[in-house]
Amino acid sequence: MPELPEVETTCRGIQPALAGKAVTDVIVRESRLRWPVPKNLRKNLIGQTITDVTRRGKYLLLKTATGHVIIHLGMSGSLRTVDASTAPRLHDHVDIVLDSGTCLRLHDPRRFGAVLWTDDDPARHKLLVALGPEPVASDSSDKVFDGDYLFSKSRGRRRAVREFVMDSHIVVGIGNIYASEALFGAGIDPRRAAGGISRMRYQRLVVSIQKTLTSAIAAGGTTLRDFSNADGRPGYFQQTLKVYGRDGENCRHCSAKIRRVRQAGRSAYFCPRCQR
DNA sequence: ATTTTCTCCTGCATGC
DNA sequence: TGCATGCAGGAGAAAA
Repeated sequence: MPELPEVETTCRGIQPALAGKAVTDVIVRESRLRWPVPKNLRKNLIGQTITDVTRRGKYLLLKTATGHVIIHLGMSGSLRTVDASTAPRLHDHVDIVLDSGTCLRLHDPRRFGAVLWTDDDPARHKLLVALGPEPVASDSSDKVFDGDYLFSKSRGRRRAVREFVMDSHIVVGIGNIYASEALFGAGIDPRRAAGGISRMRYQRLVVSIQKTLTSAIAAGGTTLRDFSNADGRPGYFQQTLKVYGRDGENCRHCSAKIRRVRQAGRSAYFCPRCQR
């Protein structure tokens, strides 16, 4: 499942093959993704040169002179650059063919992903306009993400802290796996109300989130080569995870049994001794 | 206004 | 072996 590190890895991985190349064709084999692939995508994109490939949260943005393609990988999506003559596999839904002879191919079995087009500044797009700050700032102009920010945003909120940090309107890019991992790193019980957590503990949480994501991005970088082939989980997951998916196993820190609880329909994993 | 639930979908593990 | 069932999850939309 693409978490922020994988989206970042994808962004870096496809950038060299796309930047400066012109689009010669757009092939939509299956338009029923999360939202229908817009009918005008092909017309708008053909003939345009992709000038930049960037990321905002888990949204990938392909820039052209007349607009942007917005891509989200959902749960099961992956992007690969392949030779345009490569036969598509099952669930290869969209191709963006370039004048270099390669094509960007979206593979997405569960079809939770999206391919959209916007003429406007993508930052003003409905899906992006209300997004929270990036957890790991790429440059100093980004909105600030720190303990004070989370502390002030959380006042008066009763929802569980884990759901709070997974809300992309609070901060982008923290999925189910890294929410559990980061809370473990900060020693915070995922079930606690967001509004009841101290400023100091939020400062610890921010450090833990950044540490978790940064090392995952670094690990994503090391698996970059086979990432384009992989459509499952990358290798670094199993080795690095401290609590996620370890229900009933021993905590690596204190040996207590890791617990799993359902939260908003999803599983949260935590160590009842290390996390309070 | 905030929080919870529902929804989209396929693949895989489990159980009879 | 085959079928039904349940779970996994990002995040918007609808409901509460």
